[in-house]
Amino acid sequence: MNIKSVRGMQDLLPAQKSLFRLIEDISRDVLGSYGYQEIGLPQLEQTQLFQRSVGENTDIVEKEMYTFDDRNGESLTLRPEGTAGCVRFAEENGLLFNQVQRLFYSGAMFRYERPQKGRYRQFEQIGAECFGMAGPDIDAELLLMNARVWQRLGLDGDITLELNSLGDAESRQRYTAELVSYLQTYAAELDEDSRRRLDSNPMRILDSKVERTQEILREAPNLADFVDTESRAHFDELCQLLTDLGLAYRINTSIVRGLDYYNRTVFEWVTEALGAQGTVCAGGRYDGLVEQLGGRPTPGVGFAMGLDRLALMKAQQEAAGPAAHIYVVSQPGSTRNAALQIAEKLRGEMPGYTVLVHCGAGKFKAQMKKADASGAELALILGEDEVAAGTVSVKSLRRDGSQEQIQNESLGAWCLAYFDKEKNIG
RNA sequence: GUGGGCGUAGCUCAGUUGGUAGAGCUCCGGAUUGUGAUUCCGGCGGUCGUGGGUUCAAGCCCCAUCGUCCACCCCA
Repeated sequence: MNIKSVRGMQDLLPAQKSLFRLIEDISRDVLGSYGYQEIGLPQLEQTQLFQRSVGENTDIVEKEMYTFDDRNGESLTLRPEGTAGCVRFAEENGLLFNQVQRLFYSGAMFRYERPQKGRYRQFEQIGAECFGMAGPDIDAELLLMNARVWQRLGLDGDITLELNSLGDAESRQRYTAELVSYLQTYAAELDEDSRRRLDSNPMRILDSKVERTQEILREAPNLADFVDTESRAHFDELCQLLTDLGLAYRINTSIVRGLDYYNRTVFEWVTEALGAQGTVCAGGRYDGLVEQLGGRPTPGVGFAMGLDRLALMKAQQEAAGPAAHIYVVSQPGSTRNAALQIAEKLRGEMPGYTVLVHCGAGKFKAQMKKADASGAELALILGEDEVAAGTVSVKSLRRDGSQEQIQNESLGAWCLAYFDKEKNIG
């Protein structure tokens, strides 16, 4: 076949898909336990929504959006992130007036970037947004919730929290002006990217990895000195809360986030395990965004976690587990029929267990080999003798290789008892 | 968008100074009857990413293109 998948789009094999499922299930469970409610957001929005929220001069809007005109000539964009759409959703559905909301959503985002490990043009996120709460307590709760997800996933040892505060819009403006005037005196020595950003997005220069640029930045004005006193207090209180609650963090003043709507608290959960794409979850506060999009002033905080990257971490940690519990071996053409019937009956009696019936040709030897490879605990053998006697031969593949004949009627109960015993041993 | 590495059986890879391809694993079959994970034997399986070019001859050289990986960039 000469038709291939589109660049940057991923095919998920069963082993990968099951990791995504695991991460989603755990996240839903944890977020639910904090009172977050799931909503469904469209993948397509008006282009304006992102231009006005994410920021005209950000890379996302400038060169990474999948934007096109529909048949009516309206400019639409496949969402490159979730927050803007969620704000639009909340406002449009009347969820913001005099209310407090804890919402979450999951699904695909699209950005036209150069694909790399942990970076795809279509990627899966779970995002959460809180509206109507201005204090640091909700910030802390959000981070605690993240930490609980990592812990449930068994990834908490490899993910660390980095925190910063951007201050309010005004302090940001003052700081940006100072930063630009300082850097302008060194303009000739800056790398090309940084020079370009002097006009477009000066704060991002702080993130530069170019050595000379970093040297120049060492003497540059410090964002923390410009943060207004209220924001300062907000941040101090958040840090105190996290300390009291036992959540470890590192303050990293170079975290500025690439989207324009952030203010005050910003954070990233990062890992060393994935190379250059080390941010596994990130977010922050965006108290001005709702108003900016035309709503009443409403504070907001949120985050997005990248499922693709978490799945990558999880995949490195362990190979996919066994698929089947029971494998049914039978004679094609003679006892296959009985095998299918017994499997049906078992699935009714043993919800949650996987019963795999060997289909197609194959001698008993070959079928037993498949049974072993399937990871099943038990092989059920249905030959002509068993069918004639109304029994099934049950062989334990993992424990001792013992085998016994069980009456059809008591098979379900026998298997359940077997797995119960297994659980107690293991 | 920029720079670099890679692209040979389903998978992991080898392939010497250019002479039209090999190993391990997997899969299938066999080593006495209806029974797996060890061992032994045999077998299936490749337009050497794709398209051009150089050459008597290219998996090996050149160009282009696509994909992938790494870094930059960006970000989840």
